[in-house]
Formats: sequence, structure tokens, C-alpha cells
Amino acid sequence: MPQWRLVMQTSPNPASPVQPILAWYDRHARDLPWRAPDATPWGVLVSEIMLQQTPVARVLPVWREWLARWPEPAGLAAEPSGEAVRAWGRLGYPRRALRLHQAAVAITQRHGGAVPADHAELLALPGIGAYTAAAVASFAFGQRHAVLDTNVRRVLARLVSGAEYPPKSQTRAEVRLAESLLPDDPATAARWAVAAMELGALVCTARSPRCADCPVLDRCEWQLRGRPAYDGPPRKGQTYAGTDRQCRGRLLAVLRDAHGPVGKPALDVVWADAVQRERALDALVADGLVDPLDDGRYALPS
DNA sequence: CACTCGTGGAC
DNA sequence: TGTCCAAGAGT
Repeated sequence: MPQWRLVMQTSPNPASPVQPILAWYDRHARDLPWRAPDATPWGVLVSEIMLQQTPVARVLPVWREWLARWPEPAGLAAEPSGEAVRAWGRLGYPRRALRLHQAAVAITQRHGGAVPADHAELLALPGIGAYTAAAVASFAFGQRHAVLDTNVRRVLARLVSGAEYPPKSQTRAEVRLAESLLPDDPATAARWAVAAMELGALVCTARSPRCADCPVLDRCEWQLRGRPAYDGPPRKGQTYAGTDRQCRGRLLAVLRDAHGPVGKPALDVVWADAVQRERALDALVADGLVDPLDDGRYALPS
């Protein structure tokens, strides 16, 4: 029998980091609107999509605008997808806006306008992967799921594995570890999920972790080993200047800031390299983020 | 699996 | 100042 089963049967387990981290969360959790008692599953879903690879501070104002304008999925679904792209503003990765619009359409058509509570049905929605499906099921519906994001992966890497950073890509061992720590009671499991994420976001950060404020410092394996530096393969540093991504961003910003369709010259002026510019524009069209009109102009999609 | 896909703040 | 990185998903 695997050792973790024995651990699970002991309740409460003194060595488990769950209780100290739950207690820490009770005192230090940020007061975020998608965690409020009146937050809807739709509000939670929108927040999770927006928060993908994007800091909380930048999401907050856009999330408020979206929820005020589209308090329910049906409202967004009734709009042209270009309105979602425009309202996305400068959050980055605008394909998320497109997929969120597609998800709203699917929720309206397939689920009667209500965000599904079922994990598999969430996973089937556009733009929702393993993490987001588990997060929505857990945070919005109080279910018991292993919610494994970049914060939790880092917390577990340090606390349990004794490494400064988790592996580059998620491993099965990480999933098993996360599942082994999950409290049995669904409501407690859901609170644990958000608490572990919050600890990673506020204390067990990637750079300059605030170990003095950590509720489980005394049992942190990374700490016990003397905080050895990361020794794995070099982690890819993302370059940006001069890339297609930067070019796409410039082109789409022109369309976002315009009130209607724009002519080709308005796009040409924002990027000097014509070959790269055309490639990026074609890609935006292929992605459905830009609509080429019959008259030669360009617009956000309808 | 490795790669693409935005943006801006912190150090 | 350049580097790092922030609640990932899709291909």
C-alpha cells in the first residue's frame, strides 16, 4: 500500500501542511472580488481565464468592466466576438478573449446559460484546460479537485521535494502529490486549493520568497536542505522585442483603439518589416482575431 | 514534447 | 537596463 494512503487515514496528520496553511489563509487572504460570497460561477470562470499568465493587479479593473457589462454568459454570447477582443484591452494573449466568447456561446447553447459544475463539461469548453476546469469546479462549486497551477507547483516543489523550482513541465508525480494532500471533505479541499495558491502568490514566490512569513517553514524540505539553488536544465527566458508576438500586439492595438474598420496604411505604419508584418496579420486573421473586409480594410471580427 | 501566444511591473 | 515572470491552453 502506498505510503500516502496511510497518511490519508490519519486525521488530523500532524505532519500535514494543510492545517497551518489554511490558518494562514484565514488571516492573510486577499479580498478579491471573484472570491466574494456573491461571486457567481461565471465571475469565477472569467477571472480564471483572465488570470492565465496575467497578474492580479492588471486583471482587476478589466474583470469589473466585464462583469458589469456581461453579468451572465448569454450577454457576452449575444455580442460579436470582436467586442470581447476590444474589451480585453491590453491583458495580453487576446485569443483568450475569443475563447471566452466561444465558451459563453457554448454555455448558452449547451448548458442553458449556466456555467456547468461538472469537471468534464468544463474541460470541454473552449479555453478551459486541466487547471481552469479544476479551479472553477473547486472555487465556484466547492468540489474536491487537485488544483495545480504554477503557484502550487512551486509550493509543493519546495515544501515536499526540496527543490527551488518544479520541473519545466507538469509531471504525473506532481499530480499524484497534489492529490495525496487533498483533504477528504470537499469544502475543505476547495479552501485548501485556494490557500495553497495564495501562499505561492504572496509568500512562496518565485523570486525572493518571504520565508520568514511562511506558516510551514519548519517543515519545508527546501529550507531543511539549506535552500539549494535550482540545478535543473536552464529555464527558457522569453524574448519579446522584435518577435511576431510583439508585431501582432501592435497590429491588434490599432484595431482595438479604432472605432471602426481601418485601412491597410494604418496597420503598415506600426511595424517596419513588411514580411514579418504580413505574416503576423495573416496569423491574426487565421486566429479569428482580425476580419479582412471586402473593401480591403480590416476590423475586429463580427 | 516543444513551441507559440501579449503585456507590463519588479528587481 | 535587461531579465524574469505572472491563477495556461492549444497545437
